[in-house]
Amino acid sequence: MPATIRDVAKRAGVGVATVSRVLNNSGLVSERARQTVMQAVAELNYVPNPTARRLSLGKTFTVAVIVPFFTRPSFVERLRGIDSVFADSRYDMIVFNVESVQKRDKYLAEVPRPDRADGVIVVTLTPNDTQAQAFKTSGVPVVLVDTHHTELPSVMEDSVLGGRIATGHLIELGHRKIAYVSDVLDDVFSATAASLYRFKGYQQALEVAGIELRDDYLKHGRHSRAEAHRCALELFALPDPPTAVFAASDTQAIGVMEAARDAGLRVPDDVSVIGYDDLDVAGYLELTTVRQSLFESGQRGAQLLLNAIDGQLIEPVRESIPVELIVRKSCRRIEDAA
Amino acid sequence: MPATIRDVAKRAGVGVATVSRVLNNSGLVSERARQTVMQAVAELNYVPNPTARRLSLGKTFTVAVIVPFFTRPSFVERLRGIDSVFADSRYDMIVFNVESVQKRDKYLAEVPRPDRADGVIVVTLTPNDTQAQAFKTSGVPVVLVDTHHTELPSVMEDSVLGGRIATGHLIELGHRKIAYVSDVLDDVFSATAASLYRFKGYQQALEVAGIELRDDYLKHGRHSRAEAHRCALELFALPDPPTAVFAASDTQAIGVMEAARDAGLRVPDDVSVIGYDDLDVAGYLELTTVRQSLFESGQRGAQLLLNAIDGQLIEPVRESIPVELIVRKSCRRIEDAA
DNA sequence: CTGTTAGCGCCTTCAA
DNA sequence: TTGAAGGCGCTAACAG
Repeated sequence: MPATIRDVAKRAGVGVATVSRVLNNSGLVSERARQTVMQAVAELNYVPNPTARRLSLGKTFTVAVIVPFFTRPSFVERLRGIDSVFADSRYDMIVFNVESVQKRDKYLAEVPRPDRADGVIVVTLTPNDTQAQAFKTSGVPVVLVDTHHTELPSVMEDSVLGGRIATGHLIELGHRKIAYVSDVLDDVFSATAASLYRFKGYQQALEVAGIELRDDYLKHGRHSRAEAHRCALELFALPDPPTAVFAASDTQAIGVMEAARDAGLRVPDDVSVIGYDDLDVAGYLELTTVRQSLFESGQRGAQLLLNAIDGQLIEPVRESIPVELIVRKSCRRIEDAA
Repeated sequence: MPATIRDVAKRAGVGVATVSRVLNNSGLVSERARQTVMQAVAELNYVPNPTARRLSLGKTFTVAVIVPFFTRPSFVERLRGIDSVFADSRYDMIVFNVESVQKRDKYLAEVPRPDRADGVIVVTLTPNDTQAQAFKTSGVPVVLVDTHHTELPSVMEDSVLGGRIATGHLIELGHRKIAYVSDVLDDVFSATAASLYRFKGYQQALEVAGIELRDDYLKHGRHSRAEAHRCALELFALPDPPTAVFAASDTQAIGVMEAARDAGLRVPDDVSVIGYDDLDVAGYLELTTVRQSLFESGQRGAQLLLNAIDGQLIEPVRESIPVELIVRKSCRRIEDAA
């Protein structure tokens, strides 16, 4: 239905090549020709057919983003960062939402093809070596966000540091019985690299302070308020319960606070809680947390990808985004009860 | 780099048409030919070039979703519903995130073109008559979600009913001084149809109960916790402050509760608060609210669009999704203080 | 049943 | 400077 380049050429009384040249600013065109063409373009309200361009140019002008549970606040914020970069580029962004292992493997295998996308961003999901290898031979650049692989470029918040900061804060406040509630660390989804790193930070902080790691203070469940709630309830029922809980995300921290309430414990008087992400509600809840630059990390990943598409780099650079402690009122100093 | 249909044809010792036929299950093909082709396809790991198919077929196999602030929880949930339908279809979904009036008009004008998308879903944004007309002549089906226009098919939760239910609940509890905090109702964004409908419901409920509408009980601001917080503070500072507040969304309700806290008011003892959406946190906050079937509404809109693409209907059907009152603890019965 | 061929709309040599 | 023509990879007549 829309006009084609031929219609424009005819109307302007020139060849299609000339039309193409003025539209793409390629080749030399006489001012007169340019005028006539622009005129015809305007009159016909002509816009080049994107599909035809793609086929002719051998590019898709599309980037793919593969992301698990794009429903979670933290992923949405990263997506927004990614989108902010592509929205002003000539690339369309198409999002592949992964909610099952099948979908994950399907997308990871089928999406990175030169005729499907010019580049792909994989969020949170950690590819295995075979997949990583396939990416490299596919010919389409892949950038990892919120996860990492030695063979691929990636950008990731410094979760080890974040875990250390959160735990360290609790220790400084005098806590020595500190529990950690997080996602399952060895899940089949390979979507918990960050939780694992935060756990490392937790371990490090404990070790530096000479505090022994206690298995009964480690609880894992699927990522949700409800599961964290369950984990925390178990913690509070322990004969020697923790005085503080570090949750791997704000969503989980809310579950922990809920459990505290159910157990008749006040936060922070009876138990301190620290989260991770600094979601919008965290402010209202007065939750102390670790803020990640979610938006920026997405943005940075997208820029890296754009560079790679332009042939800049294919090296597996690894970028780190800083984190920041946000102190509010969910943690309290305690006397050394040792 | 990937193999083409010609490579497959050559390897299988047949013509390209035959390959196309077996791949698309079109036309008759001998069992023997089919076998050989499948074999070659497997060996070459052949996948048809999507761009070439699109050009040849004159379809984009793409649907566009134009949505404002896809960062808001309620939009994300709707998107998930939409995605759930398209993920299992042969359509790629591309999301256009609108965060400015310019972007809104740009997308609304440029996206609904037959060579860009086979269908488009517009979420929340209300097109004006000119735009609606353009949609109809564009040749690409458009479905509205969470908004409405007489010329276009749409699916929308029954917000008038929701507003009536929320307000009615408060009235039943004995409240007569009920304020309404919402988005700006006449914003340039045309993204607040729902808030307006909820307001209508609010008015109706008041009228039925013989309660006079008070202008000083109506506060509007941009959609955010902070703005709602500001609005509520003004409300609580009134000489004759309301005993209950109906917020147009949970996010805004949280702002109201925050303001109550800052003003030294307890919820629900000193003031009742009711929200809208039933976000995940609402449970933790014990916020009474109106639940919308966000996911379902997105899903339904996507199905409608799929039907339209298949040439089913172009009529401006208007579908309504039910809403439900979720009673928790943020509202309390009061004695008639009249 | 099957191969050949003409487009789909655009970009880009190649001559002129 | 410019137009004609080939080609991107695939589908769909059209002949056989």
